[in-house]
Amino acid sequence: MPQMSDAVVTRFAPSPTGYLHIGGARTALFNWLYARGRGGKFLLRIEDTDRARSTPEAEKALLQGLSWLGLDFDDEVVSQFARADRHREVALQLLAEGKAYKCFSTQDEIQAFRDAAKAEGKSTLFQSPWRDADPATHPDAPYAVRLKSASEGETIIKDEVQGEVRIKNATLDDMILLRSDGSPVYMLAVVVDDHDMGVTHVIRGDDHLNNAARQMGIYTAMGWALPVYAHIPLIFGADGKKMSKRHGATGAHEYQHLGYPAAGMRNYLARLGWSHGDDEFFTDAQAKEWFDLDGIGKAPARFDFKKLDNICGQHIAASEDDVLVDELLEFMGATGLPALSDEQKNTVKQAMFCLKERAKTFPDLLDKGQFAIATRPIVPDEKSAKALDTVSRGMLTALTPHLQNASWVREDLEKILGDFAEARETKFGKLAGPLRAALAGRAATPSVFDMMLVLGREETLARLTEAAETN
RNA sequence: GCUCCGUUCGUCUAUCGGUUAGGACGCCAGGUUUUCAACCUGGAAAGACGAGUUCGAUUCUCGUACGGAGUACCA
Repeated sequence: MPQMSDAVVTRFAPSPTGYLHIGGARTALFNWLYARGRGGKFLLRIEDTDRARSTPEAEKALLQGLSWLGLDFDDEVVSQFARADRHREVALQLLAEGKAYKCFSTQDEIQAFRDAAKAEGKSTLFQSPWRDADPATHPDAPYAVRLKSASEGETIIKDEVQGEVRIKNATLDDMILLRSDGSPVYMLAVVVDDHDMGVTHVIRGDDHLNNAARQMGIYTAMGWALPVYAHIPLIFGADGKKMSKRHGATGAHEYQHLGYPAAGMRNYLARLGWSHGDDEFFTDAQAKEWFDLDGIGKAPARFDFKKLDNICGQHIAASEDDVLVDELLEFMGATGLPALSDEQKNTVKQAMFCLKERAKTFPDLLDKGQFAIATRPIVPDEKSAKALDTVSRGMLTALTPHLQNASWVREDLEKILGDFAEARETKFGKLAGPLRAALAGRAATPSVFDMMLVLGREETLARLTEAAETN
């Protein structure tokens, strides 16, 4: 009997400093899948406390990226910056309870200490002399508020992905909660926000694994229940190095512009570093049902465009025609391609059955379906123009009457063209080239019969006649 | 430097002490064919290295190598 307290709450908490990175998109996806598969909530928090680097444009890009990927979140977007007073309040409470203290060491002093320690090859861990100082000795100067964390024993992070990670408390410093200007620090903000938002599962990149030990100190000082942690490995480029521009697309929006279907992206990204037995291709419903933290691998995975292509191709092939047309139009709008006329849309939809089996992306779909979008006159490209020599044009002229009264079904068309070829003592293959050139202006197209069926008798004959007449 | 994490075919992964180490992408060969695809059949391809525990290690422990993260009054 699930209770209110059992409800899963996950969150995605990006900084608005750029576009939605593909790695971040995967982190968001994992959180989304985990919550959605358990009837929980998936929240979005914008970590905009760094005013210098945060921009409204970046926040918008983040939202757009998530929206494209279909990762819908619950409740309002939370701005971390807007909650600074609450963060401060917690720090002050800790200070009042003696779980934090005022540190008057200046940044210069600390830096000097660290430099010296480094030069001597000793630990650069700063231990504030003010930790146990008598308040009577406090100077009248700016101070930072530091958490009085345990200096002995060890902190054990029970991580769903990494297992039990033990970190000696002696290697952790007394982290700063409030800067000397009174502003709360990120580490504090994260903990307070996660707690206040009721986050039960923190699924994030493993670059935060070490931070978890520090953050746990705040939870315990406040007497708050710890969330379940799952630190997932980052994704790398094909060469095993951190994803960067030279690996190709790093932003989620770039994949949209490359024409990958969102469902395929979700499938590929979910499968990257996570597995459910041998399942490779799955629907959102299956992913939500299957996704679990213990299926996440510990090693960073490399991004593989070939496999992305393959998975996306399967998703396109498995999609309904009208859904595909809608997505295709959306893609064209997003990339600034000219809009299609209603007639073109309709023809593309009619053609979808023979296009979707062979396309991996929307541009691919558009390319393969070019014959359905093209309008007369069909201008053959260089390659197909060669198939329209005098002899071929003569052939097309001779063929046209045979199609005039044909019943427009595949079986009959096959027979007519087959017989026609036979009568001319040639093979259908010889006929296919010119037909392709006439119908599509291309050398590589879907099946000649499929094109004829999609185009219909009138349009087919018009294109054939035109091609036969052209010089 | 110190702390922490990781390492199975080229890539993503399965395996939860005993397997001919399985699947998928990619690749190669063959088939189908009307071009390009798609599709079908088959094939090559892996436990980083070294110790230890054990009747038996890919699996458990330790070390080495390599890779990564953290070590801020950044987020």
